[in-house]
Amino acid sequence: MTTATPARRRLPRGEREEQMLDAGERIFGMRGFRSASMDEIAEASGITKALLYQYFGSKEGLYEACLERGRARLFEQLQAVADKASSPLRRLRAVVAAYFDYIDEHRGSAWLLYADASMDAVNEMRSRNAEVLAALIMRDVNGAGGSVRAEDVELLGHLIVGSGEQVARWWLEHPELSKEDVIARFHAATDGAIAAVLRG
Amino acid sequence: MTTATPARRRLPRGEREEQMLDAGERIFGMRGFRSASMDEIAEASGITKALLYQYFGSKEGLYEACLERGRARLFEQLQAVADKASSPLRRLRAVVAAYFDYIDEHRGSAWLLYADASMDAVNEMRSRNAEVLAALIMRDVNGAGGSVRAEDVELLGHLIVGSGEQVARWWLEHPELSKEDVIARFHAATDGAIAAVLRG
Amino acid sequence: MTTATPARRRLPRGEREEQMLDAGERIFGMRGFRSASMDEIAEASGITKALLYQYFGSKEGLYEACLERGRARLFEQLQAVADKASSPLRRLRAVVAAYFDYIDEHRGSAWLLYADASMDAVNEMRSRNAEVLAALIMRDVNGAGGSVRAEDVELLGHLIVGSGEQVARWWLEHPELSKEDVIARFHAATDGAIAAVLRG
Amino acid sequence: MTTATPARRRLPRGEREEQMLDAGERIFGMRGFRSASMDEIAEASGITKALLYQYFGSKEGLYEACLERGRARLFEQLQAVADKASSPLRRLRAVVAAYFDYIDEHRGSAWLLYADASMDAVNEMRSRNAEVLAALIMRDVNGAGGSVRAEDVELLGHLIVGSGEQVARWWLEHPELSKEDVIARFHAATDGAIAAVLRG
DNA sequence: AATGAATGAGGATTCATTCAT
DNA sequence: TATGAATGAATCCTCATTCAT
Repeated sequence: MTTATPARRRLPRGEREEQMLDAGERIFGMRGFRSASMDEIAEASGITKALLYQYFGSKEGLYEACLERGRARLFEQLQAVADKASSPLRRLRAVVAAYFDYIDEHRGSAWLLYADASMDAVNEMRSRNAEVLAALIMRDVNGAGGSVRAEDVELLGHLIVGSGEQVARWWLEHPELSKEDVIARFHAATDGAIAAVLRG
Repeated sequence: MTTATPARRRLPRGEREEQMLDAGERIFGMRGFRSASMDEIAEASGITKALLYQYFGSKEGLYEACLERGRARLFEQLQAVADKASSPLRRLRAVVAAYFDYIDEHRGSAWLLYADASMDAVNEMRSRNAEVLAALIMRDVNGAGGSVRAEDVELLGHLIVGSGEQVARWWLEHPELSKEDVIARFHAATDGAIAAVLRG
Repeated sequence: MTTATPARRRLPRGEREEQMLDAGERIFGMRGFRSASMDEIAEASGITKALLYQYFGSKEGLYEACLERGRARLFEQLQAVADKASSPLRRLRAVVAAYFDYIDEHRGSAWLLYADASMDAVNEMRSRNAEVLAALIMRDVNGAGGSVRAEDVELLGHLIVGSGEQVARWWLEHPELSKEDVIARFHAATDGAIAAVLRG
Repeated sequence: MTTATPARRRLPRGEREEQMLDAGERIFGMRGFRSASMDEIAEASGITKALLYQYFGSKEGLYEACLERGRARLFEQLQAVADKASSPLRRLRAVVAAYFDYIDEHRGSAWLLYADASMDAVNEMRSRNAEVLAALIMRDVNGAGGSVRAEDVELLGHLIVGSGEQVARWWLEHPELSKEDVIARFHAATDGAIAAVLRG
């Protein structure tokens, strides 16, 4: 008679966290940061708001945790692909392809990659992503014996992040376009842009 | 002293509207859509909330009006520049340069170009911009006697919109970079990307 | 160029008033007193709110004017019928029949007869109606040489008003019931009730 | 002095609900649905508006809950009386008497019986009440071996509801009239009406 | 670990009403 | 007679957050 409550009680921390992050991802994705309510997220997680606060401290905290988990998920994939690349030249291409694969597979939570532009957390993520790409390019160039100005590469990083985001957004709204085609065009564009900028 | 009352009474509709849009642009820019409050905007406009609603119907309505006025302002400039271009080949370059000029001159209201990603109005604006750019490219190509697939050009439109947005965002946070340098790199990148995509 | 405004300008007072009352009747009927807005009524009248205030002073004023016009319309009909009745005994029957006729013909504005119970104006109207009915009964009884207690007759007035209202409301929602049947039953009930009460 | 804080904290749901309904009944009764404000009701309940919404969802929700509790209270009494009636013939009389007793005892919250006519909830309540009365009459008639048309009985239900409401309203404004007298007249009227209608 | 009760602050929106023209 | 600009005061409702248990 004492512990006869629902059954969803007493989960280990890790599992509960995943539940909450799943719910957060879904609701934030549907509504955006400000429009999403902790109430709705709590309900979707099957727990009470109070627990949400115990785990993540604040709405912002939860949002960042969702964002970070999403980003980690993507970058693990990208990293794996990059590491497997046989030649430095193919690395970027592989990464770009993997990026679109990810978008394709996670259409529902793609928002994680380019959510509320007004939130600092998102812009920070964009910058980190740009830096990762810049490093990749840099490595390739250096590997090829060349040398470039750091800011050129940085600009390219941001350029690719921005264009990838918008092209992906466009593609998501045009599901009739084949992924291969989009990727091929994007490869070409990226290669062209990089070559042109590095050339000087 | 009798008629010295703030003088804010009885303005013709057009003028009042302008005041409100100015305030809206400022406040929405500082806080983002959801965080901005109609109260604050009204105060900044020097009138009451009620009038704001009489003129724009809703917060969304006001936001869209701000967005649209900003967009119009930019595109008038771009259009003027494009029309003046001596050769089709220089048109896009001129437009890109004008874009960065605009960003530079309107640092305060640059948010209009890449505001709350979650708002439909913003994504629609992005698409319209992409289409304008695509049309520009298309005209150049056709003018040069070439021929291309519509979706290639469309992809390029989105690619440029996305990269321009992110590169501008990055540049705004790095004021030490000279505008000319950024523009030159962006030109190179854009040219490279376009050439590469159209080639293949 | 000077007086080129729409055309709806400068109507004689009477006509304008009718327009406004028509609109008021319609909107108050649809929304109820508090939910109806002067804005909507003004728009429906084809004029500005300010004019509404010039004519009726306040929302309450307008409401009462609508109510009163509606009541007058009904009672004119009832009076005419009552006056034509050949014998005192038939007077009430004729009035009841005329009441249901009115309801039938004015289904759209029947609310005027039993609107917002919470408004004083409505309860006052009910009482006036009850008194009119009581007087009618009294006249019949006296005409027939009988004599009764005033409060008995008054109670009967209210009883008939209340039952007429609710039966009419019910009938409006059951249009499949023939008016003749409803009237016949109501006659019977009324006669039965009156006879029983007067008997003692 | 430490725990002396209003003591209003941490009540079990049931108790709090009761408090809120009491306050709602009082305020809605004084002001009518639209004029009553949730703020005032919250204050009268000794809690915050937010809790009111947590418990009842909306102003309408609270209103309906008040209405329903009032109706339940009355009908429990009526039911008890009806069940105790020794003969079917006395049932209706007992119920009518109990109705006026209730009005008398709850003068303060009598509005529950004839509140804002414009609200759907109120008209629904009226219909339910009419049906209960119709069932009562039907049972008596059948019990007596008679047989009648369903719609005649239904009409009688509505007729009694409407007349009871208006007569009660009238009586509340004439406290000098003895309850017994009013009831006696109402009995007579009701009996007369029923007999007349059923007769044909 | 988890809950249910409770709040304070604010936010969008609506409205009756006035006044200068 | 008729308008359009303008307001002040409410009103409903939502939310992030806390706390006792």
